[in-house]
Amino acid sequence: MGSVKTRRMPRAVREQQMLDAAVKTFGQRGYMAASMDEIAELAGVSKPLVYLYLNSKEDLFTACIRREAAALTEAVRAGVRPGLGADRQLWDGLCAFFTHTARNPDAWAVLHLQARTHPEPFAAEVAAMREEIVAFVTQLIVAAARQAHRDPDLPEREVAGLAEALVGAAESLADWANTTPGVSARQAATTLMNFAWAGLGSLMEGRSWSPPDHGRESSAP
Amino acid sequence: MGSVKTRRMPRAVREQQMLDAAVKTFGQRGYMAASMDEIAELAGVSKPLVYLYLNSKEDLFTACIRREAAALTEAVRAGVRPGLGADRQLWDGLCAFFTHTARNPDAWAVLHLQARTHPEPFAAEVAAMREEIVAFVTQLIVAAARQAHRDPDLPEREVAGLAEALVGAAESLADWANTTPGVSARQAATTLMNFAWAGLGSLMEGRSWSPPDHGRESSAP
Amino acid sequence: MGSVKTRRMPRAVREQQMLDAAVKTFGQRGYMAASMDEIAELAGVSKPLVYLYLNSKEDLFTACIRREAAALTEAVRAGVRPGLGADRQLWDGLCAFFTHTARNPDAWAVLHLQARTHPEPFAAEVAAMREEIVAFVTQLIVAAARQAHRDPDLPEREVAGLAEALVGAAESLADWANTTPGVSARQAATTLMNFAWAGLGSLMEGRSWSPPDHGRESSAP
Amino acid sequence: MGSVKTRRMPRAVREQQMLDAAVKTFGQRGYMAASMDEIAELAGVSKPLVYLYLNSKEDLFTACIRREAAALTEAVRAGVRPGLGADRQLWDGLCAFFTHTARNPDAWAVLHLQARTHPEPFAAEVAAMREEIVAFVTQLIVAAARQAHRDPDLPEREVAGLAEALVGAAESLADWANTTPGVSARQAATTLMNFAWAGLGSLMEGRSWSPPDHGRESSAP
DNA sequence: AATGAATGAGCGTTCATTCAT
DNA sequence: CATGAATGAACGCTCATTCAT
Repeated sequence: MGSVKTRRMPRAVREQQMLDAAVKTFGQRGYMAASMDEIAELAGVSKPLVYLYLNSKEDLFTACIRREAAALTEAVRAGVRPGLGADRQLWDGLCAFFTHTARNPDAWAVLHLQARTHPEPFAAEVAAMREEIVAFVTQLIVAAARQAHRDPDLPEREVAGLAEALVGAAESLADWANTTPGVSARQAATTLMNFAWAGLGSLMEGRSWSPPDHGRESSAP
Repeated sequence: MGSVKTRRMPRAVREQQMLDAAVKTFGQRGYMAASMDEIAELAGVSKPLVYLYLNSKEDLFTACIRREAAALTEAVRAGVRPGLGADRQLWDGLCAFFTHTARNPDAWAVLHLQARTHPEPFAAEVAAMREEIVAFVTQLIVAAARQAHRDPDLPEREVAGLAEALVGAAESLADWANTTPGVSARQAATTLMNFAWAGLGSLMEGRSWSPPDHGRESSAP
Repeated sequence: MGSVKTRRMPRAVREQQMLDAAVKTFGQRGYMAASMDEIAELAGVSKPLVYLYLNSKEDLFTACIRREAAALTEAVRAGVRPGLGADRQLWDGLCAFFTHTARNPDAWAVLHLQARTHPEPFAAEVAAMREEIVAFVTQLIVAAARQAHRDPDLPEREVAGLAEALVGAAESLADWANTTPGVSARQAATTLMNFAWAGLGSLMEGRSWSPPDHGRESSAP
Repeated sequence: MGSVKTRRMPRAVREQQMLDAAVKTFGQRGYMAASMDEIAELAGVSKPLVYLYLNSKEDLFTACIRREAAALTEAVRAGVRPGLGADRQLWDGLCAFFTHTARNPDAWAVLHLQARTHPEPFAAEVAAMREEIVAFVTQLIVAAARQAHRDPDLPEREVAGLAEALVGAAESLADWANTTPGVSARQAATTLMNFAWAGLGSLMEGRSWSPPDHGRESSAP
């Protein structure tokens, strides 16, 4: 499919072709199960050329992670307009996120599934991206707390946990939306906003849920 | 550790040793990167014995998934007392969940990370467990809605999305709690309850977040 | 099938059961492809018992060859009555041979196919049997020559070649009769007698076929 | 022998080297006992190259069978000149056959011994060749019958049995000639012609050997 | 700019064989 | 008399990687 043998292409183009093939293969097979043969064939080049341009399998996978992480964060960043309110920014970011992951399922599989299974050199790459997103969300939460005329006296770790939960829910919903047919990016974003925003809001108004210490019974929500 | 060469053990015991070693190795290396040699050595037996008792690498991994999935669901089930309120059940379940994942990080890695990267024979195994948990959470949400004297007129898909988001947040917090030093299971559970319970509550009271259609501005939480 | 677990049998019986299973397995799978596990299971005993009674796979195979070679030669010997004429003796021997190979196809496969593919320790065993049969046939040919009032001035090597050809034709016809449905032992024997006897006869009357030396044309038979 | 490490050969050449080594190894060890390591080493290449060119052990063996079967049938075909009489054609074919098997003993072992011990994928290959030869011989027999001004009223199965016997005798004599020192191809062919031709001739003149039904005595040849 | 030819190292799997009971 | 438990050694096959052109 599309394997029209067009030789003698400039290096930058060839590299992108290789990365495309690699992302597809890594995303579907996983890092270990993907073979350089398959990637080279899918890219329409010979194996030595892959090694000439991207030094090793490890470097190739790292390049995939970097490219796709940049593309994802860029997509989210481009979807958010800075002037608007915190909830609107969060909504826009989530829409961009779900749209991008839906359009690039292999890339999302690389970032979310495959890269995390091999901690040594790869998880650090994707962790950087994730932390960037978590920081962005954290800042939104803090901004929302300010917007609610409340001192952001939420302890830092608590905010970190909330952001982690929010991002985790988003990741899980991305998989869910990709797997379940007929779930659009907007629907996924709506679900998450409904789930999270009120909780965050009441949290900021001081109405936090308290754990039942020593066998106390808790009330309904 | 404890690799005293104690020969001639009954089969059932040896099998558990092998599964222990396999869970550890699979959880840390991933399915493909884990070698049967390493597993056998860690189990303190020779490779042929592993093949004699657990027919193949695939079967071994499946056995790991099954055992750990059963252990996790059993731990959650044992932590929940049926008579109590929905929020208390959810809290207890989350505590049990975070406690179990914290005590069995390799098992959690197998279930959450490794099993999902090889869809063909394994994802189905873990998907069954996940659906069981999602169903449990869904039932809690519906129960909470009833408890709030509200007709559970939430559309089915909406509830499914909420449960997915909740479980995803829990999974993500489990990783976070395992990685971040000093975060206890109770703290993770508290964070998630804070994050989710109010949101669910306001949702049930009809105050749902509405997406900004065509450029409408939304309000602060 | 027939695996009624009858423990504690006398050694001689067990050995025969093992040899039965071994002949069947070796005959169908070949020496290398047959596994001791399969043989032990088919014999209804545990593997160590096989090693206790028949020391190794090699010895087991040798024992199979010996038993079946003896059975075959005994069957042929029993079919031949010494007082009769040479052609009748040959006919009776062939009938006995084809009958035995048809009734014991696995044994025949062991002797004719499997044992010959591994020259080092096994071919010698079966070669002994074969030479015994070739000698018997040779003696018949010589007797027939005497019976025809001819001096057996056939050179020794020529007689050896004839016997070899006759035995080879018989072996090939045994396979053919086993494979082709509806070919009885008598039919195979008749075919071979028709094929060979007249040739031998005219040979002894001095009418031998002469090779076309240096481009000479030969006549029709 | 000749194991000068000459690297970088074109694929076609390497493939023939590999097939040479494989035929030798398979012919001497048998299919199961031959190891790919040994074949690769004998071919002077590394194992992966063998797998790159000839996909598997099974395919390699099949390729050996095909090449050697084609070579053998071609040698026989090339030795027979169509215009001559049936006996001359048979003689020429036998000479070519015995010459080829004597010059390529390993190839003959592959075809005659090794390929027949593993029926599932291999026997069909060699059976095709054998049937081709049997058909050729059958046609010669029928032609000879016509040449003798006799209606070929031999029943079809009878002719098939005769051809089978003739081919079997030839195969056996090939082994015998290969094993016994000082037996030339012409001598083997002469022996077989003497053995078979007169028998066929008298058969066609209606003088067929009749089996002794119910204890009748038979006469000398 | 690009490739055909080639390999060292390792993995999943199997098997004949033994030990302790 | 008989076996459950266990292994050293090897085999078929694959893969990331390089060299020579």
